[in-house]
Amino acid sequence: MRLTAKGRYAVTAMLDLAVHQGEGPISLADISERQGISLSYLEQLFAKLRRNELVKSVRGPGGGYQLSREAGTIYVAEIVDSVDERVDATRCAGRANCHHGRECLTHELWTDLSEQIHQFLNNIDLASIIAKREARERAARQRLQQEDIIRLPAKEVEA
Amino acid sequence: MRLTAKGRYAVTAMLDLAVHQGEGPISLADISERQGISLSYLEQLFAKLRRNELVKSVRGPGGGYQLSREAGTIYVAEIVDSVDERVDATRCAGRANCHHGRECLTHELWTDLSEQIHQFLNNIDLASIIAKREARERAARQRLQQEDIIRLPAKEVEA
DNA sequence: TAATAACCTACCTTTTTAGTAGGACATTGA
DNA sequence: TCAATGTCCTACTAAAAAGGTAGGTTATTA
Repeated sequence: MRLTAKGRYAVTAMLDLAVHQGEGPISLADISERQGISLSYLEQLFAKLRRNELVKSVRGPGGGYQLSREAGTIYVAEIVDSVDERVDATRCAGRANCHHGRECLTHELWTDLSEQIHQFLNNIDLASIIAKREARERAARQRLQQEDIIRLPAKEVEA
Repeated sequence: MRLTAKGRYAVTAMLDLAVHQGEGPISLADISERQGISLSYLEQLFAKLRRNELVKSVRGPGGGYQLSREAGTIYVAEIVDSVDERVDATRCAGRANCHHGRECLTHELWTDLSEQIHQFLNNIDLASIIAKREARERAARQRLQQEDIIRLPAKEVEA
């Protein structure tokens, strides 16, 4: 698993699409402006996202991109994997100084951990990221209201 | 949260120390050979790990590095943070085209997710990575034995 | 006092990141 | 039909990061 700025841009852009879901195709120019990512760079990222069938495109004026599936069925791991195509694998594989057994042990430990991280990110979908935030905001608003009520028992609570 | 080969090397090296815990100081030359990481590169990584007090060093012949704490109290997130010192933050912060509210939304969503990943990695300690693997190996061995018993009911089970 | 190994700094090569430039193609609306 | 708007595609490039070299100094041990 790799997790760089590239993956962050891709996830951010996909979240932008998810938030504006239902407003028709969203142009990359819009995302570029909203998220502060260069248009050409976005084009390159979306070429990969499209090849991996995470988004679908509409050409021509009024065109743009949309999620190809429900936000609730698109997982962060897919997005990151799409743009960050993995290459490396373990360095030692087939190396002379890396014998069977003990020597390789920690390499395998790392790949195990890497798999854990991947599974973790494969359980987080776009909709739940948005929902989690909304839930927290709601809670914060209520807490704030609660405090106002306690402090100003006779007054109306303001927005 | 960043997760690159650099962090992987650091975690791998720390796991190597954890596995060889109790055998006295481990030299970087040993780790270099076992894990296939260049000595000088390890030196640079360990300078950071030492500054972050994750390892302690012993100089001179027979010297090397040891974990500065129990493997069960050293978390993956600490290791990654030590070598990958974070810089970026959100790109938009303070940008003209990024107004309060809607525009910033997905940026914040990303930082939320980033925080989730960080917390996840902050719950995985070196000892548990090793333990998890041992448990799985034990299970695999038993499964194998089970099959042997079924297939060869009269024979002794071989290693 | 020689060997060992941490510790430190400067430098270098390669790869990746992020962005530019310049276009072709598809679609829409005037 | 044609101009505008957008995707789509390729090649190039500047800057940063990754990964590694080189050449030391210092502490410790046998």
